[in-house]
Amino acid sequence: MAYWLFKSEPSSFSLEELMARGRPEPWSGVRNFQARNFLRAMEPGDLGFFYHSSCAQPAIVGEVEVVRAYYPDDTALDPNDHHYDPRALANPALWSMVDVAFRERYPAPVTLARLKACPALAGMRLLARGNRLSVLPVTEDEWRVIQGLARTP
DNA sequence: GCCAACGTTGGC
DNA sequence: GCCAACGTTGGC
Repeated sequence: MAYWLFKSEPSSFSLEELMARGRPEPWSGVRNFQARNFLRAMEPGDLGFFYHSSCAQPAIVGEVEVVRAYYPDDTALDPNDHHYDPRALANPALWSMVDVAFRERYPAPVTLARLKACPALAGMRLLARGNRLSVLPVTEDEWRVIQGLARTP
């Protein structure tokens, strides 16, 4: 049982959209090897924060659950897909994705500013200098601290 | 729009 | 294998 953070620009895919779908969705389009390896380490039952980036108020907005372990990301094979990668033609399993299900939308987002202001989260990878990975591990302590913040707006 | 940080690419 | 150039990410 592990914890993760999934980053997405709400203009392309938001937690609200996942919630509205009413079923699990593939987390596709990851084209960074470090992030891909995190996807490969995920197991069904793992939990994740859903983080909105590159928007007016960057924040953790809720939680998802990993419901399917990794399998090949076939969007890499689609020339019309924004994340098309011709290298995958010779190696269809080059990129991976998992399925995530909506779990919870927080009544109030836990903003990046609030995360930064929390001393217990000083070591969080999301807050590390120059972090750009779209999928990140979260420690159990961080998970609990952030859930606490979500409950006390 | 700006800029810092980082990954990737490609010449050598 | 080195490293400069380039593209992307993401906060502000």
